[in-house]
Amino acid sequence: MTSRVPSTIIRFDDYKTHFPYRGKSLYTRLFALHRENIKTKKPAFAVNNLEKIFRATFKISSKIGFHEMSLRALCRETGLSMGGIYSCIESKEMIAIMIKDMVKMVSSEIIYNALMHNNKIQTLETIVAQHIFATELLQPWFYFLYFETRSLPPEHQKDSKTIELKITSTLESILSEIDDNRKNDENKYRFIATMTLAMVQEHYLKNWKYKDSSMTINQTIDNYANEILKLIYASLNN
Amino acid sequence: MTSRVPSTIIRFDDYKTHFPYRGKSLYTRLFALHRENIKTKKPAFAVNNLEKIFRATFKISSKIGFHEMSLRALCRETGLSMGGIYSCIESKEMIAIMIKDMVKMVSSEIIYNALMHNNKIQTLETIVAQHIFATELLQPWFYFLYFETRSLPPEHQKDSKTIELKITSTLESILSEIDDNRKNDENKYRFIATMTLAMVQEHYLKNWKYKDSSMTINQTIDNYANEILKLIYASLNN
DNA sequence: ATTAAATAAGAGCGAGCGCTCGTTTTTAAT
DNA sequence: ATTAAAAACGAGCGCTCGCTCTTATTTAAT
Repeated sequence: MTSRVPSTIIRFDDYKTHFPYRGKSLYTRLFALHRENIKTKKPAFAVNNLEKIFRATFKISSKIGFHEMSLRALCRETGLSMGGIYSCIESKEMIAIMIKDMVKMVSSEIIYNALMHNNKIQTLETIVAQHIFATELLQPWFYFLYFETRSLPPEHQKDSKTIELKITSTLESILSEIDDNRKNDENKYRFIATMTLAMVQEHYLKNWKYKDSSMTINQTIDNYANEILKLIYASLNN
Repeated sequence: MTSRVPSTIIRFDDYKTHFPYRGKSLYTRLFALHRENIKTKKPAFAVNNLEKIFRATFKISSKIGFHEMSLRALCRETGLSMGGIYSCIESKEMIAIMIKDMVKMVSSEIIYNALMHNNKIQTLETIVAQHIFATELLQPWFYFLYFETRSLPPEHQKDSKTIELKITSTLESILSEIDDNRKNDENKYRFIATMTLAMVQEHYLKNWKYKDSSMTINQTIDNYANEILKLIYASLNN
């Protein structure tokens, strides 16, 4: 495998239009997953308020942290009252758990679908590119989970770490399958897999860098995915 | 510049023995920097208690976050009373600011010293390797600042971001100086500089991976620095 | 042994927290 | 227009928070 060029199977715009976790339908899914713990009966009301609650949670807690976000501030930001909020959620803590579960669902789906490909190169490139795309489309969700994992109850913390481990271990085994460079060993594959995830995370954690055009000259998200894939191939070839 | 091999100027063990921010002397420096705001007059008492306070802060807030750490929990962990703690610090908030200032000092020193080298390759490798070494030796400090920057007062938040920006912009300009690959442009140098920092951060943020020998087979810290430098050179050469 | 200064202790303060619950308002089927 | 169910309201509860302040103890110079 000499100096491979990424084939960039999927482009961001295509992925975006077919992405099922957007706008109202995202919160409809969220309601469906937790309806038994939500007092509000009518979906239309619940979905609408869940959207308000989660948007506000992301807005406030990205600045000051989830724990520092008071429910009074959440009332102010959503325009709802205490009672209104508590008829759509079980507890403050549950907001964080719901976010974790959504991130887990999206990540698992990407890996599951990518593994359907017969071509392993395509699997690799799909996992990397789609992860970057999904974390862009759901940036507040992924960002939140990264910074707030520690404020989850222990079993959910563990679950959150498992998401990350699943991605790197999948990447690691695919890298070992597609590589034929005799100089590389399992250490190398693990290293590259770990660095790949770190680079994906860089993008959604330091979001401000990539939104601010003075920081990045002409960096599209397709470009970002492509550069990471090039880095992976360059590293395999030493 | 074809397929350069990192010269690994400094090794971790050497760096460690000459590192001036260790053990008691670290807290002696901390006291010297803030003595005017510390009520405790005698250095011996203050230094001793500062060590207890910061060790406890790292222990507690790495698990649950700084804001969630109550001063009562800090009393329990340090073995000091409320009064004992408040005669060594100005306020809870000031603990976080002191940590930021210490990280800033160490980071600046590394860059300043590295730029003394005439050989730019050596400057690059010194910045990367020494950053990895310093963040290993002061892991709780760097980890804390990454996760708690948002809970700092605005001006100190800004200051914290400046530390990161200073590192990447220095790396970026050195990369452009040492590279002679005509295919590369300023975008590429910025990308590599950014990814380099992301990979350094990976190491001190996911510390548990590298302490747990089942996760990393035979990965020393010298090794880690070397692999990152190899990745940088591989990426420059496409 | 005396004494004055420094340090440590921890009860107490007011503010603010997550959450509940009695009540009012809105919704929509009749 | 009526009515009952659902949704929204927000004052208030019990509690914990960061921090202060008085008191007790330790230190060390005489």
